[in-house]
Amino acid sequence: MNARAAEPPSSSVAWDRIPDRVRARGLRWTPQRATLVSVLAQAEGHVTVSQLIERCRELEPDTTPSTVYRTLDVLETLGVISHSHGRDGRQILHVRPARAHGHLICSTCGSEEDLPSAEASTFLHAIQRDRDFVASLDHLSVTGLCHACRSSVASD
Amino acid sequence: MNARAAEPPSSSVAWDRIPDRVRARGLRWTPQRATLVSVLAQAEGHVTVSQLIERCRELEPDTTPSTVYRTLDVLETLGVISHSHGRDGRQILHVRPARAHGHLICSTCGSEEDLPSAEASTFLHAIQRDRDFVASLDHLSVTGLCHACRSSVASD
DNA sequence: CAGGCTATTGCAACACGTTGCAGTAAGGGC
DNA sequence: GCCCTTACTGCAACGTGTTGCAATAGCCTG
Repeated sequence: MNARAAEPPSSSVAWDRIPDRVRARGLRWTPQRATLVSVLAQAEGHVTVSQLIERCRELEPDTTPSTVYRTLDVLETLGVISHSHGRDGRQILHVRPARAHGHLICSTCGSEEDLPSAEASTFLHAIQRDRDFVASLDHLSVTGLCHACRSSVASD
Repeated sequence: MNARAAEPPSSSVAWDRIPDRVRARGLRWTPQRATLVSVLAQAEGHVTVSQLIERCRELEPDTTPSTVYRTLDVLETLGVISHSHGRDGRQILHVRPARAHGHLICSTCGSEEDLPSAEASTFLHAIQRDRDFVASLDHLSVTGLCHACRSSVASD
């Protein structure tokens, strides 16, 4: 994966302006990118890359994974999407996030819960102040034990 | 990757007692596991799995990746090691962590910095209190922009 | 110390993600 | 509308990590 120096994600995405924003960077607007963006425009919240590829293939059976990954890099650079990593390290894409948020991921059952901005902001600001490190909330995944799994471990 | 319900990592590892701890769980102590543990015993701090496999092969050329991954699962269950994920989702193993700690990972240059317990504990305790979710500091990776990369982005 | 149960191994196959390369095509300039 | 530059595509190959399966080998019991 490339390093993606993302712009801050906008709170809602103007999908129809993406072609121009791509071109404005000297990049090119291609049918493959149009397919992916049309799929993303219908997705809400969290998607995995394999789901995206699947849906792209419904529209365009020749869709190639590497092209999708490369286009996702471009879109992340534009701030249209962001990604974090699930407990197994796989990408979780955040599409058109209503609000930036992180994730709580249970290492036992794999369940995911959103972590709203408010609950992390003090922490992330302290890191910025003390360590001069600007953390990305969208990329933040906190791994641990959810309530349900903790109860069942305790009763073992 | 399997879910690994880890014991809290001990602050220092008694490597010579690992065989008995493994057997105490009804698991078996094998030459392959001995090789891996002897490699881990000489590792400090952070290692990647491919580094481990490489070093194991120096001692035992027949070392198989899947066996290493499976043994790492066992050792993580024992709390001997823990792991988090780098910016590309690859595993970062924490061997014999002197103190539990998280990581700050720069999404642009890939540099890593330790995040001491003290700076995250308020945050993690709040999550536990408010959401009944017991977070694992060792697994916490905060992605963002380090000081150096932020400066260079700003000057673009 | 022989026998049996079963955890473990090694292999092959798979899924995810990245990268190098040769050919294609977007889109700006004329 | 044509040409030219070069971004992009598709492919193949690779690295990381997981999983199913048959064969092997710990370790417990008698």
